[in-house]
Amino acid sequence: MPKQNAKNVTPSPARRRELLATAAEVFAAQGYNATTVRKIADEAGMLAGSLYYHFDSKEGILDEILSTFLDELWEGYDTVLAAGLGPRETIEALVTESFREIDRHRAAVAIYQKESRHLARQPRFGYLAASQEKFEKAWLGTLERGVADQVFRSDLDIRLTYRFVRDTVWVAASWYRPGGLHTPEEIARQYLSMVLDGIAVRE
Amino acid sequence: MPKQNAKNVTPSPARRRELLATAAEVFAAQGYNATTVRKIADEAGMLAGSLYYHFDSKEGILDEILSTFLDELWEGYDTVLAAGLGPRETIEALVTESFREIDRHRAAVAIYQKESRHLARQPRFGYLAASQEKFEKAWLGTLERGVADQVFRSDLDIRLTYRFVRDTVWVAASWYRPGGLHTPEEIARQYLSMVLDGIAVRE
Amino acid sequence: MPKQNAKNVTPSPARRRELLATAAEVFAAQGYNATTVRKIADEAGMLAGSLYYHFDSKEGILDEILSTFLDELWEGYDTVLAAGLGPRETIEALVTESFREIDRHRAAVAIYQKESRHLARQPRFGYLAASQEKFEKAWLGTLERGVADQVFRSDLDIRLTYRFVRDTVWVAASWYRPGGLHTPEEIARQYLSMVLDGIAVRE
Amino acid sequence: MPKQNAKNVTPSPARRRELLATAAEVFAAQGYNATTVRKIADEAGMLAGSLYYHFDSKEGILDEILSTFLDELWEGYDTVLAAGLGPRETIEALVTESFREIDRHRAAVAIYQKESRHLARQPRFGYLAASQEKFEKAWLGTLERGVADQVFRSDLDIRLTYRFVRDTVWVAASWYRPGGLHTPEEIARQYLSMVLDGIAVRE
DNA sequence: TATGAATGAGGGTTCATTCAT
DNA sequence: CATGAATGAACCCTCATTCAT
Repeated sequence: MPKQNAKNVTPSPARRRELLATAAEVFAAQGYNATTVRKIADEAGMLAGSLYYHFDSKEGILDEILSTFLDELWEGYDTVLAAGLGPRETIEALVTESFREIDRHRAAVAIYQKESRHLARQPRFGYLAASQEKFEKAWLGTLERGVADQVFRSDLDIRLTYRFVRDTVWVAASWYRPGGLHTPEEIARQYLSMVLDGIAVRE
Repeated sequence: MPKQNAKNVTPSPARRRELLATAAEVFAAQGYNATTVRKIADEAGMLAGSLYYHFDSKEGILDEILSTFLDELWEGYDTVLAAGLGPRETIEALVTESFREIDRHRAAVAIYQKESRHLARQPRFGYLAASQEKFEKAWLGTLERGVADQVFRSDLDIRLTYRFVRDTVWVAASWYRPGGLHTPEEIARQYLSMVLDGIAVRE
Repeated sequence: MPKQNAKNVTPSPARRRELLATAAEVFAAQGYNATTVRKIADEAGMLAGSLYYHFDSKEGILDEILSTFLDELWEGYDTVLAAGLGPRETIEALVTESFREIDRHRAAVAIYQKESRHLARQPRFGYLAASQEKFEKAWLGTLERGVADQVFRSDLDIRLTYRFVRDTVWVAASWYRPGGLHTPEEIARQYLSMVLDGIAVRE
Repeated sequence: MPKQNAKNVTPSPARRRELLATAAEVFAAQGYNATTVRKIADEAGMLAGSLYYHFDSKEGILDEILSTFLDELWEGYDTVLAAGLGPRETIEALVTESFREIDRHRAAVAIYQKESRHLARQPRFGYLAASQEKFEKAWLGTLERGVADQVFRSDLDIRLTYRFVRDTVWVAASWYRPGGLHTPEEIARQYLSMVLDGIAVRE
């Protein structure tokens, strides 16, 4: 029986994931800067120094949390975007996928919301800016296609609409609690209903 | 004879306001925790220690920024709420007023968005939680009234709708730049159009 | 009466020099790595954090100690080298100048001896390597000139001789105590006598 | 039956010697304090913790390196001193022996040069001070005997001469590379020629 | 023998804050 | 009003060391 993991690629990824989840939770609750490395360690039942056996630095932890989340997000998004759906269906699928990601990575999303803007300035987090751009291209493109196809209204400023939809979806991470009343899909359904048809009663 | 001995009742409220504006700008750009008192002082052309002639503490500066903003916000809101408008008109007025506040207090709003949640836990910032509650009561009440009056759709989860509208409006502070293409009123109009009627083309 | 120092070029260079002298003394006694910043502060009668008002970092302190020393050393050396003396007189002048520098910068020289080798690898301390090279050129050149002029023996490996003379001089910093029995000039005289004429009695 | 329970009496002295050599090399290159136990382990192809199977502590490693070196050094020196040679011949033999030791224990000598002064203060390394004293007695005594016998010059400060000769020899460890152009014996010959007869041409 | 994971003391550094001038 | 200098607590991180496996 051959040894697996001949090289110590990453020793015990399970423990690593646990610690990342713990850290993400604390970062999300208190903010990255306000979180001490000791607080994370406390929460994980170890001493502050012990974290450095698993990670390079506090920033490294943050990095791994965010990049892991973005990787998974884009996996989902890319699948949707490659499916060749119409603009409305694409928006629906993207929104639904987004709420699913919020469900799975609530803490990471909350951190992303709060910190990505000023983080993106640092070279290490350059991928945040890159992702942001790709994100914009995907959503904005779909909206434009929808306007061209006369599926979406043409009397609205499209960039405003983009920001509106984008923010609407992601801010949800700030109040969403997994295991609550609504499934991600149910929330997506209601959000889409509001965004697409409005909250006013039709005459 | 005006009182003189009370601490930090500076004879020059103008300079004070300048400093607060500077601080707010930096807090908004970098986050409260990531902002050093020295950075603020630099921006104001003085040394860190000198700030303490004007203010008690860094937290005191934050406090004054947020409470000033909230005071002005509620002045506007209270006027709207006291006007006896119908639910739809009330929502329209609140949204418009909100964008006006974002226009005037962009930095304060951005800070509020990022920091209010964990700040509200501290006694000193108890008024944030109080304001939040009052805020919710005003919006939620209006929405409920609208559903009862059959002005707003009844098939939506009303708390979800509340969050949706609330977030939609305030997140704008994260990208809004005063003096841009759109006036606050124009942005309000478009936002209201989306929220009320949706972005999909009606058949 | 005009203000002096319109800009804060370097606030209070006197205090700075004091602190540098204190730090140099501790570095020399305990080694750079074994010296804690707290120890330096203790010696200076302040708290560790206070040092950072005057200096960027521990490494910055070391840097300033070494570069200040080397600057002054080269001032002296360059004067000697520009004087157009014969090889023997040049060697005599360089050795004398060296002992004078040891007298004035004993701590810095001791630090230099112990740390320069591994420090020179870091970019920040690249000037150490540069100085080393210039140093070698000056001494080796003078020795070669002396051999050509038949002032120095030609039967010796000249690089070995260079190292011999160089080390002979500088190691003195490890035991030299200013204010001891011998003046730098007297030590220089004896060293030169040994190096030039040897310790054996002539027949 | 060999003793077994004594701590760290490893059954494989070969491995032990290897590890000591590795450690000595790193200590010499980076300085004792700047060397981490992990760096040594890396170099030896093991993990930091594993070193503690072989040694008590980092200090223990250093101790063993230095004491082993000194033991061997004194074996050689004692032989020379017991041979009943004249002062000049004794100096010649000691210098030659010293260069042989540098050849065999270059790293240990380099460490000794850099660290012995502040190490000697600790009780554990008391033998460094003792050795130093014995060393001084041997050299200084020989020099004095030489002056009395009119073999060495009497117009020089004898302690200065001692330091001069001592340092001259040992600093060589800082640049000596085994397997270079010169054998230890050849270097000794040239050094002796310089020290005894000087580098100046005789008239 | 060696590893993986953790400990805990301490080190360099930052920063809000103070205060005499 | 503002500066220069210092305080002191806290923070991130390092590293020698331990120990169960």
